[in-house]
Amino acid sequence: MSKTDHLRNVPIFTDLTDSDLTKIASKMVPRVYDKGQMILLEESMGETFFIITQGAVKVTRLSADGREVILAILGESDFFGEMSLLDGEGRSANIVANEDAKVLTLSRNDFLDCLESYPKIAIALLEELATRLRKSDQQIESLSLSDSEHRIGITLIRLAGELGTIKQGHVTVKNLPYQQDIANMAGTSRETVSRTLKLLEDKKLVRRENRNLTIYNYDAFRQAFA
Amino acid sequence: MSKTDHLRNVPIFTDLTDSDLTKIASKMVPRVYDKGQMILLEESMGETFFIITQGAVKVTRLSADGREVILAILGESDFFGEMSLLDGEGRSANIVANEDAKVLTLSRNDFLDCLESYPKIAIALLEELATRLRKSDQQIESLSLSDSEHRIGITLIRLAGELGTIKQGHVTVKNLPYQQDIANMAGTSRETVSRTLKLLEDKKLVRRENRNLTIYNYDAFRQAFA
DNA sequence: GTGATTCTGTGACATTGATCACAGCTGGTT
DNA sequence: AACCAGCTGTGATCAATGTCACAGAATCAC
Repeated sequence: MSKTDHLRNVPIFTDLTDSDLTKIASKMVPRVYDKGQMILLEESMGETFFIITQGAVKVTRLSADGREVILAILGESDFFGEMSLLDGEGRSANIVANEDAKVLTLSRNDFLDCLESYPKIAIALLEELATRLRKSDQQIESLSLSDSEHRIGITLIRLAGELGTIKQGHVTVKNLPYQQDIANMAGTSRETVSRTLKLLEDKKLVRRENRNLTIYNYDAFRQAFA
Repeated sequence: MSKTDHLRNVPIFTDLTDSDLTKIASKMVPRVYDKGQMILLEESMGETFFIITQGAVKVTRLSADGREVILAILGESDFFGEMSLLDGEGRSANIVANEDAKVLTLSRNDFLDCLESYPKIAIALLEELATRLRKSDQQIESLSLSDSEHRIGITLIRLAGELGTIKQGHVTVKNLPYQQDIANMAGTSRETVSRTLKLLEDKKLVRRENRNLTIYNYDAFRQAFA
């Protein structure tokens, strides 16, 4: 798949013509990362915009004593790095390749030029940020008000939305993240995730086999936890 | 103060000329709310953009059983209502007047016209949303990783930033919100806030008198908690 | 295939902080 | 001034869940 084809799938670029896409694509530089490799460090200044063309990354923050919060897991056609470019602050999160990953990068100046030249990109980006902000607000609510079972349920819903495939009402997440990662997304401990997954299985809400998890009735599940 | 004067103070409008500001101001409709009055309901569709010209509002989410999370407290020159306008989803938060408040409102169409006509507004808005997203991410981190004392400390820092005045290294927040509201911001209980404020006072980190709270050494305080 | 590494399940225990209960304040109203 | 409503302080209790410890399972590397 060509660079231009990749760009076409990215929400913020969908309104552009082919020739505009090609122009932008010509400025993008591809890069490759191995699983586990750090793509961005918390301390460095933000100078680059990234689009994922293959694989997945996790967006994290680390506490002083090394504990990790996972803010998001991003996959193909998702993008990151825009925050520092927009508000000029340093990076506030780390990005790590969660699997082997390929990305396209755009320099600060080229990115800002895009925004100036194509107001539609700016508006689409506003839309995307609004959606992310909404998700963050939900996350804040659930961390503040829900018990661990509900937070884990909500986390499974997030994972289903990002990584799952729907088939006649039930969703399957292939290659479920490790329990430690689920714990870091849900704001709980690895052991609690282990016990809760078993609990949900006992309640016949989900099924696990190998590294896959199936939510039997997605709508009902969302009803119950969101 | 005229409508135009109010707009000049709003970050997303600062780059505009006076004549542009006047044009926008002419489309804005003023409204007044009493303390405690609901400005926006969670369920209604988002159709209006608001700028606060006087007073303060709180942005909340409510759980099914009536418990409240306070996502933000906004004051003069802050704005809200943009999220639904941008991504077309319904409201995800409630807005309540925290004191008697005056606002200017802009209809959906006029707001979207502004974005199209003045790309600078769109870019300034991107900047603002990026900043808010950053704050939300910090909040998620602290809810996930910090104990109640730290979360309350961080909440005091937020309040100091929004409502406080700095004088030679120490910050005073006049008219500190009620402990219940601080609890709803910090994701903890009212009683824990009461005990923790006393603890911080015993540690000589803050002083309280009347409804005011002073953080003795703001930089050190931030160092310790953020 | 074998061993090493990493992930997962599970019991026991310790601890934080929510909840309940109620007394003491404070500030606004008549 | 006296009252009332709503805010605040504080003790007692207890459940949820973090932490520790370790065994068993799965996966990876050679």
